[in-house]
Amino acid sequence: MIERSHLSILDQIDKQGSLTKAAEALHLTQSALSHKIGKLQQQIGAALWVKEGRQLKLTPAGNYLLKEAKRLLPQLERLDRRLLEHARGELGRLNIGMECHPCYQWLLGVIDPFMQQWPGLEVDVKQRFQFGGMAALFNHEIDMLVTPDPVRATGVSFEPVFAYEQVLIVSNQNSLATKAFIAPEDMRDQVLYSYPVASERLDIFAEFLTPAKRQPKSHKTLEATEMILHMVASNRGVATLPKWLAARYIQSLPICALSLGSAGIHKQIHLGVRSTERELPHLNRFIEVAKSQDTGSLRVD
Amino acid sequence: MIERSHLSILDQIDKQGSLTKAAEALHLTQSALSHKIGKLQQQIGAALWVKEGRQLKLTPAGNYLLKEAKRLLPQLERLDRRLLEHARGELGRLNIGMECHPCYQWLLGVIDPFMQQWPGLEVDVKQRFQFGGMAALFNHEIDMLVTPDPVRATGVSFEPVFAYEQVLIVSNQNSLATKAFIAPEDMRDQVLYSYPVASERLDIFAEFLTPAKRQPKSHKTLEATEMILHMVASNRGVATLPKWLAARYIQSLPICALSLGSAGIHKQIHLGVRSTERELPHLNRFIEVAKSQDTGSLRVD
DNA sequence: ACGGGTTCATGAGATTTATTCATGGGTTTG
DNA sequence: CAAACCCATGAATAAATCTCATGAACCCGT
Repeated sequence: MIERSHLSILDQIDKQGSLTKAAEALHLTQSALSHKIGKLQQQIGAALWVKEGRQLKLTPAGNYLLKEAKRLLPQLERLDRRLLEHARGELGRLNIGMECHPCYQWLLGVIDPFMQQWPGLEVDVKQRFQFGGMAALFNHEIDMLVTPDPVRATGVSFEPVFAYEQVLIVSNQNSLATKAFIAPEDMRDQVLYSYPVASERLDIFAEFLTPAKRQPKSHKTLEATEMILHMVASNRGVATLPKWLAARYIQSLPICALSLGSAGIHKQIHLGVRSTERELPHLNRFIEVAKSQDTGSLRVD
Repeated sequence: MIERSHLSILDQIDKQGSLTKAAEALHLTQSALSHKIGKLQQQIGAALWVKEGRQLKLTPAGNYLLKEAKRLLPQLERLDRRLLEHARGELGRLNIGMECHPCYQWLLGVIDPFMQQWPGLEVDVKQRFQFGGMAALFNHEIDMLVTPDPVRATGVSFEPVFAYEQVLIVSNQNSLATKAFIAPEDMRDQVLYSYPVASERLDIFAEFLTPAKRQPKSHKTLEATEMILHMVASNRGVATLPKWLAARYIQSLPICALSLGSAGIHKQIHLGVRSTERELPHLNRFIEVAKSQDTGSLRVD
């Protein structure tokens, strides 16, 4: 029976690099830890480490156990934290995950009214996932995934809540600024700025350039929306944004928004939850609020 | 720090219905368990149970912990088993999951040559998943998912390995038997037999009937392929099968296969693995073997 | 309403388990 | 080759966990 403490031992010996340092990190003497790992290996019936010089080196079995430890320990640590919240009398927590940058701006407008309607519920938003948003949903790392690219898989259910058009923003000085809409070949001479994600996950590639077998002159990435806008405004490149978000900046910056293709790229933000929890009142409510925001102040197109 | 033993306690008290019986199941005295839960609750700083009459009833915090226990314990139990396999010197294990019934017949033809090429590797096939195949993949319950409906999500990568046509099989007596292909409205008078899965997950609905807003006269489900074939052969209904699988039975049964629509429904079996493991040699090899089988003896169309 | 049967809680003592201390042997480094 | 570092081991000690004995609360049938 592998216990959590065993997983911690594997993890710490890996992190600290030696049994002695791991013992320290675990608030034990070197001797105590040595006894423990001796017993553990005896119990398992296999060596987890072999001595290589004066260090310990993992065996294949040990390697497997370490990998599982690194997967399971974060889940147990999260469990501790949530339990502490229960002890403190907090009513609950809604962990929201996002895989798309522009979703963030939209989400802010939804969270505020929701939190007012459901006081006492902690809301947290996470943006980085080691194994992707879907894995985070299945691992209970998050309770809801915000994404424009839902997947149809058993165990999760997605619901569209907000439709928007993804547009290209260009400087007013840019030669494209006067066009009615953008054609794929128009991108040939343009520098494209985007958030740092794989290009196959960017709609302008997946739905516009790649099918037409075109590419921009170059593709550069920046973390901050403000920086991207600055680059576009100074005509150093172009970028894509949701139309409603672009509208906020068009008033104050010398930029304009253009549809990609005559029809435009139309997307929908979806909210995904585990199917078993689809009917939970607070999740249900969140989805309702999100949908109602669709026709609210954010709709600027 | 929640330990595995704590999770087991939650789980057993739930399963056995009382502390006394749970103690027995855990090879402890009632007293020992009572002390343990007392200490656990003190440590957490919150009650997990309240006494209701002479039974224990879970508090919200307890309920949360139980839910997590039921999710995490199976993963830890699997860990124990795998470790035991390592101790026994087994070289490894490949756990394959399937969400589609007809995949099974195809998979059998792939596993045999693979096992010969990779002796010492245990191969196991699972077909039922509480939270779906994707969840099983993310939870490491399986290492590979066989499905005709891949999903594009970060953290997993799918690869097409086998293309087939999904056809309708009908009795030679059936009035449809002489048609060149089936139209959606032809199904109006037919009883459709299928495996027991939600109809939206059946291709004949998702890709053929539902888009045309048609329905069969009725839809009945059976577990066994043989039973379904028997029903079709005796002209009590119709069913869908992969064309290559239907071909095996057409010789011996009074049935024939017809395309659904003039173009037919074309599917591909995909193999999905966790992206981090895509390059593992045995997974890679399995995918290669699966692809090579595509043009092998199974291809009967 | 009362007693037998059941369930859980508690304190003290017994037992088991975990930890430390002291030490020794092996390995790397300069 | 000595100093520094790392891990293993056995005996002693400290700490934890468990059991026993007992009591209180509760349910149910008569």
